[in-house]
Amino acid sequence: MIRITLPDRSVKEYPEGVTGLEIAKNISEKLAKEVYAVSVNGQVYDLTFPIEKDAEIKLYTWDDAEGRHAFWHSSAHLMAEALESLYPGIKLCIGPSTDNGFYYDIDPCGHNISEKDFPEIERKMIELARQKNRFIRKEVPKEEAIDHYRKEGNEYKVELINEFEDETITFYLHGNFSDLCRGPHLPDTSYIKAVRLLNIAGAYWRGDENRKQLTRIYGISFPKQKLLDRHMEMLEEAARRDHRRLGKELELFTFSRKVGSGLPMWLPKGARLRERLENFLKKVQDDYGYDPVLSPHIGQKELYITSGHYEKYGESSFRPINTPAEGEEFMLKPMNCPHHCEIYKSSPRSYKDLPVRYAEFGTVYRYEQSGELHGLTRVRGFTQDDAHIFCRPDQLKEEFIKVIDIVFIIFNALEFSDFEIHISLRDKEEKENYIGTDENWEKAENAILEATREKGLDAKIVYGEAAFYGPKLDFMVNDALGRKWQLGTIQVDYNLPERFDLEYTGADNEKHRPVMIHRAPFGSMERFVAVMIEHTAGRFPLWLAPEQAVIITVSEKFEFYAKKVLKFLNNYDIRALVDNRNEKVGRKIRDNEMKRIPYLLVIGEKEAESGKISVRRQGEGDKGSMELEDFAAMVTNEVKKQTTSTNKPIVN
RNA sequence: GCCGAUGUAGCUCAGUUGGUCAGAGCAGCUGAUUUGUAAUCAGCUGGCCGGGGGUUCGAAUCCCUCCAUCGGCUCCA
Repeated sequence: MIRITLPDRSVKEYPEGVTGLEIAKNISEKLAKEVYAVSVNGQVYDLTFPIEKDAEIKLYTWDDAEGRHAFWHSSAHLMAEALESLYPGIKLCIGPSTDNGFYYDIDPCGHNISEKDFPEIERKMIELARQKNRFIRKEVPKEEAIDHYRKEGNEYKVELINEFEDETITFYLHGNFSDLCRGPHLPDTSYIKAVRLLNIAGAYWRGDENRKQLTRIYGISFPKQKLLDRHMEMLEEAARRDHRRLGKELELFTFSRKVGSGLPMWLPKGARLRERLENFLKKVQDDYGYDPVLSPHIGQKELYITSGHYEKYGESSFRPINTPAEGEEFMLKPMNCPHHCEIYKSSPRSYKDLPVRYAEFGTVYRYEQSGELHGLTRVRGFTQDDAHIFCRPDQLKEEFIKVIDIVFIIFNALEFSDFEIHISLRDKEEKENYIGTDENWEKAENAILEATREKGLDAKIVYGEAAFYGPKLDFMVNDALGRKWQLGTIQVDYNLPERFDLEYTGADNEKHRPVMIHRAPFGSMERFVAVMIEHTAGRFPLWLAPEQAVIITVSEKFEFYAKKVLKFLNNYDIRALVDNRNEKVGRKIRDNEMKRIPYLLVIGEKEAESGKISVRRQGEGDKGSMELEDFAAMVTNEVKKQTTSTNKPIVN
């Protein structure tokens, strides 16, 4: 007998070779039906894996990522089986599960598979799933595995196996299908009850654009049809929140083919909204001792050669602009930091002057490949809420922490809670991608690690994500459709100060090199607003809403009173307008609700006589009548609460 | 940039195999109605069917080519 410890620390005895599935059955029949994988001493296995020794185990169901991964990974195999049967001769490449389903990359070898074929593939998958074929794990010597795929003519799998260190390769079989795979998998195919293929796209073999482009099919599957239905509803809701759609509906921004792709233009409502965000940050920056600077949109090529941007991105950026007579070469500025370095150099600096904090809402232009452009989140011209802090090495950590505080002031004010923090370090295997000495990189990376530790941030270290001149602390959020976007970023940089030969005179009367922090709490105004739109589904907090109130007249007869109310609200800086269209009240309420106006003020005979207003809060319905003064006070307070940052720092 | 899909009024979309196929709803305009908490009624105006080229007696529809958008891949200072 062996002793099995469950997550609740309870211990049970089972015969040697007991499986996860048997343990689940022993606990309850219901659990046995819902469990998909098991971990034994931290390692995830098939439910049919025999456990030979005392172990700690955990059973995974749909509610666990591990359970879903096993489910989806098995679904990927099922899809591959369906594809092989429908399109004989295709070659399988790789087919993993993801956090959101699964995909399989295949070389179609002449077959033409398109979305139109999805229903047929789905049908086939369900048909195969119902055969209830068991997933069987099989270990094969490396040579035999290579031989198998050589015979099959699948050079992709041969390449994969050749790179494995292990001498034994595992396969999973079910029915007549077999695939190179580590597992784990479901006990059998019948668990998969509902399948939906989502999209089809090209994907390079091993993510290398110089290699063959394969066909990737994405799908998702569920143990119940109901769960699939719910998932599809969720995707529809996400599509409704899509900032590209809402941006158009709410008249926030627009694109023009004639102006050029990837070049957003802000409509009045969007521009005002962006201004509010900018002013909010400016206020915070004033509190934190930042000084504004302004720099031009272009700079000499030489500037970017000095900064290193030219060497790194010159080839793939917008072509330089030449002056006709002198032949000078200018580049559209892709970053504000080189300009800010030159501003720093404009006068000699003493250690007493530091830190110097230069802030600018700087508009930059970057060439993005056409296939990359995406609404406001990936554009060719955008405005960074940029600032550069030049400080002494002994001030670095404190300054870095203050920047983290600013990021949180903003996230708090905007009720952003769903974000991840990445510590983006360099990939030491590929040092050629970065400038600067190992020593400086070590210092910069340690500064970030220390600061995040000190702030107790839950951050994930990601290697290879650093900027070419320094490591970063990045704040990432998910959009409505689950795509990840980088918002705020804080970067430590020892390299640009060196390249620009920045100096300050120390207490010892010697020249010293300052350290630089690059930071942008919003990241880019465009991307931030996009994420705001999706995050709030267009229902902005009151202080940001383009219109805070719309006055709805019960009939055109009450326009005189509506104008009076409007004037009153305007005196309190409440953004309001009058809807005096020749429509019924119900219609006006509906239209303005759809425009996501926070407060609707209905006025008719009663209100005109009593000098009150009837207040309706968005999404909450009728709130009854109110005195004008009370409403104004309520709105003013709400705005104040949203925009007041509680922890004001004392600077220098 | 690569793979695939899409492109018809301001918006959302119909338009079977090429031949009254240039349509609908919403928006807009005009009029009637003067309205009490999520769509009042009627009429009218909107389109070089993304651009260019071709096939054909005839193209929104078929072919080529640009452009843009969408979903991915690669990239992202």
